[in-house]
Amino acid sequence: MARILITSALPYINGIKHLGNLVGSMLPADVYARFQRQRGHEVLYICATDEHGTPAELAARAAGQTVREYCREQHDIQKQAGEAFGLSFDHFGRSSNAPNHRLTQHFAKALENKGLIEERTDRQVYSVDDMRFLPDRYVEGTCPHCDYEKARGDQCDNCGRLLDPVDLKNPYSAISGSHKVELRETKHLYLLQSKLQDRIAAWVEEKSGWPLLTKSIAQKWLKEGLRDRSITRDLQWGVPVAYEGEARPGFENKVFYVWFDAPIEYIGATEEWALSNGQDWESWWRTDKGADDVKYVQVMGKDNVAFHTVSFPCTILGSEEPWKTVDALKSLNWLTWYGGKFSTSEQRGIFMDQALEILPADYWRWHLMANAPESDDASFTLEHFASVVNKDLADVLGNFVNRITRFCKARFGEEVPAEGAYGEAEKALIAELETRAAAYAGYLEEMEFRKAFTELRAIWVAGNEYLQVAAPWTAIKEDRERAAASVRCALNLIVVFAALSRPVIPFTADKMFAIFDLDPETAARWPDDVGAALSRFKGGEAFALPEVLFAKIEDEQVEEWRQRFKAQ
RNA sequence: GGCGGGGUAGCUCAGUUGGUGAGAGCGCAGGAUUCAUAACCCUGAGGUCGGCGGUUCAAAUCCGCCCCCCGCUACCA
Repeated sequence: MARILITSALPYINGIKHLGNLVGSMLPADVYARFQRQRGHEVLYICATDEHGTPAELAARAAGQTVREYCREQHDIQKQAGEAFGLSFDHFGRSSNAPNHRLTQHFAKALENKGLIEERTDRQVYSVDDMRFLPDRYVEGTCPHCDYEKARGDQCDNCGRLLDPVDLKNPYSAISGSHKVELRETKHLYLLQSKLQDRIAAWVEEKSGWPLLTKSIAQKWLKEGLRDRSITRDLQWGVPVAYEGEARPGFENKVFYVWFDAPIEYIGATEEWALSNGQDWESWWRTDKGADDVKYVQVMGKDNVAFHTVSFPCTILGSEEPWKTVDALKSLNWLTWYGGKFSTSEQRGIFMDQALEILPADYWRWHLMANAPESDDASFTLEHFASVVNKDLADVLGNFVNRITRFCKARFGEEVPAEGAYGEAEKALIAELETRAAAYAGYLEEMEFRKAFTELRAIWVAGNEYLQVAAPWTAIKEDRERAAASVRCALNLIVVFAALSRPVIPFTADKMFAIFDLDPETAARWPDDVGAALSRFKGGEAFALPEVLFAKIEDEQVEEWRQRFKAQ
């Protein structure tokens, strides 16, 4: 039994997440966590809301709430949405909680002790009316190159050039529109990443198992050379720049930069979990306290890779303390909404709560994972979604369960028939399933999700093919024992399908177990020996005819949703 | 602009240490079947592998140039 620590990129606090966010980190991590639990491993799956930073403060202001209230409310909403989607977090924490404050301040101190922190004075744009410093992108003005009037301080959307907010003509605050903006000096702490270049490069080099996307992004940053990075901000909401309750002189009104504290919350959330469950968090994170044998897996969208392969490792390795670092890093591309962007700020696409108003979680989980954006961005369309759900879930899996349970009830009654023995057809089925189940498990182990679920679908198809060959509805006319044996095999198959499918469609898998009144937790143990699993029921076990597992999506529904979600 | 990822059948995607007639699912056409959610099963049609040029006996795969989509570019997260 292995110990596996899994974290998915922390969803930002400003509103409920859309399907793109879901499939970009939390859902694949959940599928992997569920798979490894079923295999009997000790899994700890940790996530949390990422609550600090300028967007959170602005969103709170827009909502007419204090940032504290806003974050508490939004955290609860996201937590609830995650549960409704079946995300099996062992803990869903908050980056604003006490353990993260303590740990963030601890890391800053440790880095300073190693000579990796320096105070520097910056000049930044300050908005007098907003009473705050403005990050580059919150300063707008006229582009000095193309005269576009709504250029952002970091980049002009019209001509695409990178800008410095100081160069904008007629600058104003994007928050209030006020033109009373000026340059002011402000002091910040810098993390001297340049000193860590070689250590990070060597660490990345030894990570042979990272996928192409992950590794090339890391190497690109290293190739350009790590630059020192400011890790504090002039904001109210965040981790105070303090240590053991003492504010750092000159930093009384500053907090750590959200990107400094957010990854530390992986550890912080583990401590939150430990505190509320009477567990030990250090055995998961400190290699001197038992974390040496932990396999640590991170899952995230491609935009996050640099922070996890370079920035966060700077924090961890720079401390020179025995922290656990990431082993496997799964990165995904974007899911797009009809080829365009899902957008939280513009409310474009389908969001987690809306999705569940329409259909149960498993419909979404299957489609998203079977078509996960692994090699490239993938387009989500309602039409494709409906087609995948109808074909894979309703026709192939759902119909298999329906047809055999109904047939059995009609001809043998509501219990598994005991007569007859398995023959050539069953032998061939078992051989195919053993091959496919092994391939499937291998792909899940590698987190190659599309390939895994192509294989799982083929496993379901094999069930239908078997029925076609065994044809108990024909056999029963002259050989009742033969028919009974194949019905028994097919009913056993339902349980095997449920176990294999549970990582991705847990709610449905449990319905399948319920047909036979099985306890999901024990019945879902991974069927390493398919042949043995197909002999679980010997005959005489009662079952209950199930409801249809998946309703088909009708064209009218697709049309209605197209209207509701403004599909192009 | 720089760096990285991607461009393969109508759609969504596999396939690149160069080499057995380029694959899967969906969709489409035909067949078989009737246990089942007009479901399942079988067969078939369909592609100048983004473009041009090069290396090679041989290129989707290697090299060069170009076009298109996406990400990052360190003060959004």
